[in-house]
Amino acid sequence: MITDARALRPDHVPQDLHHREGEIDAISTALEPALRGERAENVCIAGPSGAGKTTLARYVLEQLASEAIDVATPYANCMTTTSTAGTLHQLLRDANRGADLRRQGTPTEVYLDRLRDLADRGPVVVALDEVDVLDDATLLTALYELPRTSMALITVDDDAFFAEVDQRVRSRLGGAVRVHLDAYGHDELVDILSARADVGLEAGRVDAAALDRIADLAAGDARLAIAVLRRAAREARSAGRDAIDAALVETVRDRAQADVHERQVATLSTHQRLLYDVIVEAGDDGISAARLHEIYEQRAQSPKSKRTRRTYLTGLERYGLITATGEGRGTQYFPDAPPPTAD
DNA sequence: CATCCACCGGAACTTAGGGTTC
DNA sequence: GAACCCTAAGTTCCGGTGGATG
Repeated sequence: MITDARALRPDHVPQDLHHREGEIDAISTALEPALRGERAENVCIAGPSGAGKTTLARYVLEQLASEAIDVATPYANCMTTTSTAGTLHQLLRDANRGADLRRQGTPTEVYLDRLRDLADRGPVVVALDEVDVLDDATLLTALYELPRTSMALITVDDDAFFAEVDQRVRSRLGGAVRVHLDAYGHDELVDILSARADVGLEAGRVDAAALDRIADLAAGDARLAIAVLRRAAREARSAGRDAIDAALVETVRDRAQADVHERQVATLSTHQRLLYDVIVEAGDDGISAARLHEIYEQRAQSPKSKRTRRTYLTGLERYGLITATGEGRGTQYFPDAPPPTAD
């Protein structure tokens, strides 16, 4: 059934990226100076989740790195470590220049020096995923001031992002080449899925109706679509079935949705998890801030301060795990798409 | 309708855990 | 090994806001 499991993984970057030819072109052109050893232009990729922003960025940067040996293209996701130092750490690890640096306590300047050394060898294009959650946008100014270094910024809403950063950052990065991705259409998703199936599965194991059904329920979100295909393939394998059909897709859709969710929940700290669980238990009716704090205090052995909880809660909101509505005392917390089944 | 105060979130500060230097 | 760096994470303090309450 499964011939190449990598092709079904959510972070897989395929050999060919379908339906993004125009965008690939625009970004490649902006990065072209790097091929001549010069500083590339800055790029900003925007679009809804599941539109393939990260995949597109990685694809183009890999292509660039393969065309020019001396170009470095380190990647960091600002969501996993929102601090300046944490982001720099990720970048250096990715460039294989940070193995000896501690994760905690390294001065920012040390990281920047390393990047400067990297830029001595050749142009650097730094990819910053989910830049909007960065604690301190002055990191962007610092990166901008490095020689031969440019940035590929990835965010959901570029206008909101540039409106929020301070004047200095805006004047330096406002001129970045902007690329907007729309959510994939139904037929585009079917294409993407069948391309993944061609690489990852034995020939003829998925019928057209199944792909059609997956594309329907993913509603433009490629990440979810691939998660469903992956679940279906694993289910078919373990059940000893030789094909994936629409009915099988139906049976795994909830679990696939939970998979996507689970990836986020797994990254939560103990106390974040505690708060999240209380909100999930409250269900679709939501829970008031007062009640949430009350239950949390009962359960936590050594409860964090209210201020810290609020920081955790905004984190949960950012991950798309909960939604907060209302202001002040009227604040209510709701779980987002709670996992319908556990397996 | 006026007042209250629970709540959010910015800023400054504290604590903890590490490294470096002499 | 003492004095001095660094950053992350959490806490304290506080101002603004708008539902709750009488």
